[in-house]
Amino acid sequence: MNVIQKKSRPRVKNEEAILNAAEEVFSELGFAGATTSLIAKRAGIPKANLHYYFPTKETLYQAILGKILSIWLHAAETFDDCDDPADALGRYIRAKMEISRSHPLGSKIWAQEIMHGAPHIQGSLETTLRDWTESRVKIIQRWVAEKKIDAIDPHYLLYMIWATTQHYADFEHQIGVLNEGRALSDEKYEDAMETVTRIIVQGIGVSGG
Amino acid sequence: MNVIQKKSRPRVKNEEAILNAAEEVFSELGFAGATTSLIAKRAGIPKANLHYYFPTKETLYQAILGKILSIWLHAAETFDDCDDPADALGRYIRAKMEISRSHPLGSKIWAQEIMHGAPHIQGSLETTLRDWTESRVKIIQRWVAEKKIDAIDPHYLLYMIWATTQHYADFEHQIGVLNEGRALSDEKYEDAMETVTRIIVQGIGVSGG
DNA sequence: ATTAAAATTGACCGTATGGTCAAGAAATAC
DNA sequence: GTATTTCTTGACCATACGGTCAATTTTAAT
Repeated sequence: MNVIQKKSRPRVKNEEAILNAAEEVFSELGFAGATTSLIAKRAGIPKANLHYYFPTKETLYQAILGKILSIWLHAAETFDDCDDPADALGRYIRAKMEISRSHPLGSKIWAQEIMHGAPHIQGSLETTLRDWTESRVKIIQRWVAEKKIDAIDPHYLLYMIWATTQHYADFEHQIGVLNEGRALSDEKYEDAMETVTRIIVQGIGVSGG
Repeated sequence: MNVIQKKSRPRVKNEEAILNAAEEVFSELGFAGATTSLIAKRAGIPKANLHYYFPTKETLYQAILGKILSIWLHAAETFDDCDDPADALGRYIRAKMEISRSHPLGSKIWAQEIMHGAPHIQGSLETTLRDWTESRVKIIQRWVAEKKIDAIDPHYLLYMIWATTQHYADFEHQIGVLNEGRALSDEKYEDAMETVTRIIVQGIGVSGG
């Protein structure tokens, strides 16, 4: 192991351990409730050592938000400028559902940040999110003009997709409670993905296929 | 004013002021981030006076959760055992959307509580939510059996309704950013309600109407 | 008017938190 | 081998928090 690094520079390894621990703790307790000493403990290092890599709790939180944003942007690319609405939406919904499955903690942190009024991601999010949304709104509007889907305001469709897909991450606990106390199996999760996709695609009256 | 109360017993008035302030602060900062002194300040009373009415922060938080639950249960009744799926779902979606509009703070607090693993509402939620959900699942399953809607697992439909309607409360801020920095007007909100209802009703293949 | 109960409030306390620091240990460079 | 940089860590500090308390005022009961 550690074949890539020639020498034992602990920076990469420690930063990763800290970021992983921080993602857990921030998602469980929120920004205010998270303590640097708990994060350090879960990362297996003393608190002072954590502050050597991340001077303040804010710095660490920003690093986490950055990681989450990059994942989110990667999924956003799957919504390409494709002729077929069913295809484009299907791919996008699946990508978002897979992120909810693989990175639920990040989704929760993001959701909390938005709920608190996005105090830590001022303009950066606003510009990025706004630009992305506007470009996708235009694509959907074109579909409407070409009568490929029903006449709807694209915003409400996007909100529905975001809300539904992220629900499987953010409300993981509640879904587990309603599933006999267990997390959804892979089979059930696949079912959920297909059902969500079908309802939305059929719901906006996609004609061609 | 104060025509009902014969004498000026400050209990009711103060508890109300405290609960309103607490709802604000808890939704903005989360349970851990909220401070009793900030809540007291917003309620216009000294901190020690707040602790006279609510001995601990936990007590106050529980009171808020109770208020939210009762509102939620009230809306839940609108999902009655009706023959017509479009009618029943339409009423339920509208009721939930109206709660998101009128009580966004409560929805945010609730969402955060779930995201953190529901540490403050152990079994009470689980039983109430589970019972309600099971009874509604059966209704939807009957619709499926009677071929009034497509064959779907009712859980995924319910999750979609919850996610979408609550998104308008929980992600209020983000929606505002994408709406030229302003909150949705009443007209747009009405549009959103209709669009959401239409996509879902059409999405599950409701036949009769 | 007197008594009892309800309500108010400034001052206070123990604890926990974010963050610092200095002293030293490891690792690298020369 | 020596100098230099990177890394580690226990001890420490100022601040802020949840909650208490006793003294006082206000209101209700008789």
